[in-house]
Amino acid sequence: MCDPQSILHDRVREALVVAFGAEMADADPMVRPSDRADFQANVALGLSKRLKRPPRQIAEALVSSLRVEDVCERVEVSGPGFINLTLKNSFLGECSSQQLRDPRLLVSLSSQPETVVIDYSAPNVAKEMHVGHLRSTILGDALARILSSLGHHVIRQNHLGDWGTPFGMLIEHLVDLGEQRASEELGVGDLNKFYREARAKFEQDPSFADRSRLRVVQLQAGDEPTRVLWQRLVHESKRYFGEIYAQLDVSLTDEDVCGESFYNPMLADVAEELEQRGLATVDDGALCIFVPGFSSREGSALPLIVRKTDGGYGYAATDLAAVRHRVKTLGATRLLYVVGAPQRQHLSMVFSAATMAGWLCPPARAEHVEFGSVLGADGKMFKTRAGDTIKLSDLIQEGVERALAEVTLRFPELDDETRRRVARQVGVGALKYADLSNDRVKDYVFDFDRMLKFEGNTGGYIQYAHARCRSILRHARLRPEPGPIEIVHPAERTLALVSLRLGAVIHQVAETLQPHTLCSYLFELAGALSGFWHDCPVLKADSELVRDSRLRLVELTSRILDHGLGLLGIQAPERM
RNA sequence: GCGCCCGUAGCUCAGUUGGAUAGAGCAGCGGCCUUCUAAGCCGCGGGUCACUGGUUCGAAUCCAGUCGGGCGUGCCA
Repeated sequence: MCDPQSILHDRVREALVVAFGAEMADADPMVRPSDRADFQANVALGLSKRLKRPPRQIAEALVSSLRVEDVCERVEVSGPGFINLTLKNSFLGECSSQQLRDPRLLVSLSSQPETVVIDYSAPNVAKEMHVGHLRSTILGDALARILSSLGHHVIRQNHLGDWGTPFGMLIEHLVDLGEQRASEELGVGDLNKFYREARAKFEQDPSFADRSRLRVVQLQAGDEPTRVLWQRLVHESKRYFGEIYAQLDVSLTDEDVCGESFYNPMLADVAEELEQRGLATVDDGALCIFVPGFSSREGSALPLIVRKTDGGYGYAATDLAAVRHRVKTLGATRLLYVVGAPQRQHLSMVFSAATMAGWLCPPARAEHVEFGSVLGADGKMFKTRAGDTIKLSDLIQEGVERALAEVTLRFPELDDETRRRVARQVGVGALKYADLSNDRVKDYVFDFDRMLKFEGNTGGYIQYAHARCRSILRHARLRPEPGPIEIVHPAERTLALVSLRLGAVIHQVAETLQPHTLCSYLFELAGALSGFWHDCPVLKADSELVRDSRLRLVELTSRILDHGLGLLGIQAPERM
């Protein structure tokens, strides 16, 4: 392994021990990329109080104990006590060569692989997927790819909304339409129409409402004909969601579906266990858990309602059952919930309750991977002019169509099939990248024009950088033999330095669960590449030695871009 | 009322977990295509990091309060 930052980290720590004793081994050397040098170590400033010496003096003592002659060209103390570190070109070149030779691009596997359950997407049966599902689906899928790339055992869980009171009316509507008609309607993906019709009848026709309520009872009682009808609804919806996932290059399959109904048989047991432990008590007829620290509008304690007054189980029961199942049966130690920010309080209560019940205890822990809303250009929730939610399938279609227009304009000579394929990769990539490149905690403004412009921090810009690399490698005809990368030009330095940060960035994302850091990184890499194109001719380089070295750098960069986009669930076209 | 999240250039967003002079992209102005892809590159202008105080060598970042926006706040999921 030859990642300069971690090597310098280790060297500075060794110097700390030599200069100030073994008790300094726990201090973070704070080696960071710098604009004054390649890296800077900031540890001396923080140690000033602990060592009761001026930071500048500490830095100087540290530097005199620092053994980096083999890797650094220059080491200097600067300002109040920063240690600026500049790498030797030869060492940097050697690191880059190693990165190129390594199939993992110097991204180490996690030192503590664990089983991670990621709960994401979670659309509702017989309901259209909308922009809210977009964020959960795209974020969750990227995190799943990133964590499994580091060697974690990732279990995807699509917590489908396939149970609850609306299914009474949905089944009755299915009966009214006849299975044939219903299948057609659901099959073409017009789920909103189906749901709306059912809802309208439920509200206007009292006899239909009665039938619906009866149907819910039958469904919950396990009535076989009812169950068959319900299965029909679930099946058709799953087929439709599968099509959307395929269009989006989302890795979810039917195997990952574990809907609310799955936990149905466990709910009574969950309630009983909670009651036996004295955690849940009956209040106003409902079985409640009172988690300390939560209060209602009136100031009284806020309950987590496990079982409603009518005997039915609420979603808190399902969520608790899911925590128990994921820890005990699936063996997960990290539970991720890629769910919108408004669910924060609910999930926080569920996690606390599960902890109190003993179902969630170290090393197992749960994290709410919360995200903000998607807004329209007006800064309000992203909706159609009529105020309806926007169908995900329409969004994908428009993205691909807009991309196709661009690609057609740019490459009239490409054959139809290639053009359509590239347009799909670019359109879907733009959609996903726009979502992933924003800090998930904040709301973000959805804007087709901006995300498809391919200027700035967009998917298209990254894909374009990759395609240019591939183009040059194609033109080179002969692949360069494996060999050294010689760093001579400043633009090569920059490119190599950014390239070598890949591992640190991916591990950081695995920790913070913020994929936008990876996007920023790829954008920076693409920017470094631009500088390199500008200053460093590759195929027309002065010598064969330089040409081959630069070709290797181009190949390395293209692989990082491809891998990085891949981790985000975005394809990298060979040409565009 | 209470709780949580957010507030950075005209617009959309970063800011490596407290480090040096706060950065990109759009939009505006000015340069670059007989040169490996101009979907690109270079330069210029643009800031009281919502506000006030505090913590310390050092704050956009941490703490308290104020103002603004959003969300949540017992039987929908």
